[in-house]
Amino acid sequence: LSRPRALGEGFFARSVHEVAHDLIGCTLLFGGCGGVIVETESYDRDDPACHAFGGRTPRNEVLFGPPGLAYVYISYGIHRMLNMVAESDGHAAAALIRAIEPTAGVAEMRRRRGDHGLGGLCSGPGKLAQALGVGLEHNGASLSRAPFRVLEPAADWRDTAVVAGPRIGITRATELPWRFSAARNRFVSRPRPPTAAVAAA
DNA sequence: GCCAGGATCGTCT
DNA sequence: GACGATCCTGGCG
Repeated sequence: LSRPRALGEGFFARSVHEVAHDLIGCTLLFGGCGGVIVETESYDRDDPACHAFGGRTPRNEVLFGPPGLAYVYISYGIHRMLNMVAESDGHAAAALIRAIEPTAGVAEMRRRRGDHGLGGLCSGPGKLAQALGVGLEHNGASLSRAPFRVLEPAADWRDTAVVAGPRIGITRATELPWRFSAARNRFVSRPRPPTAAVAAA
């Protein structure tokens, strides 16, 4: 039996859509907290909804850097969003982590988020960043160094079915099916519409 | 259960 | 000065 291994830079150095798809079932750890990634979205440089679409700025420069870094930014002045930079160095793209199934450090995450059951603890990008304790200070940090760890899927998540559908909370390019979620469909932010089944992770 | 509205602030025009 | 890759609450059935 082999313990799940950490994803290397090679995992992230390819199509951001493949990366976002294949992240489903992987384990994200941040310090002692984390869980299984069950929902992601991909944002590519030629995509009007991508922060890099309008060109390079101080905020989005991490997107243009090497793959395997964390891109963190503030949404609506309140919520922190955790992304994983993909594609080659210089090609701006990232996968937004939208939800995880909590498995590690649940008590600590619950303390950060207040009185919540497992279901609402990490079921949304803002929620999961708050639960993990991810902040702007982690923008540009390597996902393969502490406090981050990203592990390949454990046995019960290997080859799990993935569904794709339209992305959420954006106003442009809303028709593109670049939201991925686990077909088993627990702990995701929107249990609803996944429209199309795609190949297994 | 569904939907409307408010909170709150960094970033770019 | 406007606008979000969101979340929570409260009102209404």
